[in-house]
Amino acid sequence: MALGFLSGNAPRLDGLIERLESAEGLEDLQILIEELRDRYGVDHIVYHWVNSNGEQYGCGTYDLEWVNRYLDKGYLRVDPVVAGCYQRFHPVDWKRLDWSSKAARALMQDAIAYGIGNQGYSIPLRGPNGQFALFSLSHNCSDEEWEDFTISNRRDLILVAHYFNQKALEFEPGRTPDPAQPLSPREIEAMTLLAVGYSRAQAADTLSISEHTLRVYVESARHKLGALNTTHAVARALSRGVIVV
Amino acid sequence: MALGFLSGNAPRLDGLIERLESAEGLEDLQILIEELRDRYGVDHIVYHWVNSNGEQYGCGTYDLEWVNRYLDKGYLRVDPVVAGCYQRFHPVDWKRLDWSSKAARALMQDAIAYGIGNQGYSIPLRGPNGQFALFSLSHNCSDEEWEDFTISNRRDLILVAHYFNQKALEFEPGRTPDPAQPLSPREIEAMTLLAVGYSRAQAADTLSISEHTLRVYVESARHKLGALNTTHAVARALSRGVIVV
DNA sequence: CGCCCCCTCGCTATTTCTGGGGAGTTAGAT
DNA sequence: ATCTAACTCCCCAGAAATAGCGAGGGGGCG
Repeated sequence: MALGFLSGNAPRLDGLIERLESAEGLEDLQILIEELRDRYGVDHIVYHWVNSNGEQYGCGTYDLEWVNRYLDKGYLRVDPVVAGCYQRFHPVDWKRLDWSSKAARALMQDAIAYGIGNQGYSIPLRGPNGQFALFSLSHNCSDEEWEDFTISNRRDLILVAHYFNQKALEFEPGRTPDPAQPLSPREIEAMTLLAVGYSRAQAADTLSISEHTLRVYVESARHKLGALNTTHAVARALSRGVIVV
Repeated sequence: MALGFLSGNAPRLDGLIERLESAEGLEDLQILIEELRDRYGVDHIVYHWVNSNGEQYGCGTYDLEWVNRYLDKGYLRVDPVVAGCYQRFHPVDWKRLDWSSKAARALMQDAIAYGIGNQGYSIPLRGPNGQFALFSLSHNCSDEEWEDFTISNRRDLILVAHYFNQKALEFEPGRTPDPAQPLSPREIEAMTLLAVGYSRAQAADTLSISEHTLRVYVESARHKLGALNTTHAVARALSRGVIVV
């Protein structure tokens, strides 16, 4: 119940971050997150990868019962923490989010009933290919105590969250970007124009070439990217960072 | 030429981060970035918001001449730093990127000629709605010195980069396009299927709905995203992180 | 209760894209 | 010196996407 570290008394995290850097699996992260919770003296710390399609990846100190309830009830789509962090870059205190909707208030009541705590602080994390994750701390205490705690520890928390996400990305399979055949400059130009909404005719005009020539580029790029159609090719080019929009 | 701070001798950045937090405009960031460069004793530090359309937003210590040359020559589309960071979450040493293409090597030669330095370290930054930025340091020194420098300062750099991006997002709210009308679940499913190469008919079949209904979703998503056609809509949805492929 | 958004379906006409075919020049690489 | 790869141009027919008009049921919120 007592926050271990208030202002001017922040724990040294050096050793912990080093161990975080050398973690080799989700189990290590689980151990570290529990240790981190104890060091900070908060009720819960959770890292979770947020996927629109429900599958979860992460670790933390919430009861499994609560996690399952959260998923079953579809709270992910309602949670102001998720929605708010999705629109933000900087960490945010849960109090500052929009709890006005009925579903959100129901979620909060439910969470408190399950011992999550009345206070919370979440750090949004974003990786390549639209990856999105949250690193959250929650606790039961007064507003003043919580503010004191978050203000004095936010920088360390940003760093810890960053390293957690780095490890999660590292452990997650299927993120291996296949060695893509490089696109030629013209192909890149063509794909970029299509990605910003130009039709083939407009793109050809912009590049001062015939539409047929443009088409050759697009087709060539499509084959190089192993794409089934133009839209697919643009999507692949974007997520591989071949083009930037 | 001499790196001010090698291992075990990192500068204290507390005061600087506090001033960063209270910065009120790009001018303040420019002053801070120059001070940061001097504290670290590196040749250059640059923060820049990356988008394809040439307009740039950011601050740093590069010569204006080099910045203009970079833009004129279209180096943005060739730069392995940009491409590499786009696919990564963690900071990266420029040496570890793929410089095999001719255009990339030409860029590197050119950069060295313009005094950028032979070493570099970049931190990818991602905000809401697919915002993407880089925080980079460059210097002229040996591989060993640079590795020593980056290893001992990487955590501070991650934090500083984070705060720079936070401020940039704060100063340029208009950059984050439209309060992003959220797509409905079905719209997201439809767009995702198109992004992975399905035709309308296939996507409709996959979702077990009529092709017409699918078309309604796509049109609706297109309007919400302010896109000119399906390809454009998929590109926007991807770069804003609305869908993930 | 009314409003708005989400989900579902139908029809028609026009424009655009896709996927085959072939062909010439230039520049860089083997 | 040869060869590959990039760049440029052309025709055609079928498939797909776009734009416009509709309709009705369900759920949440004020």
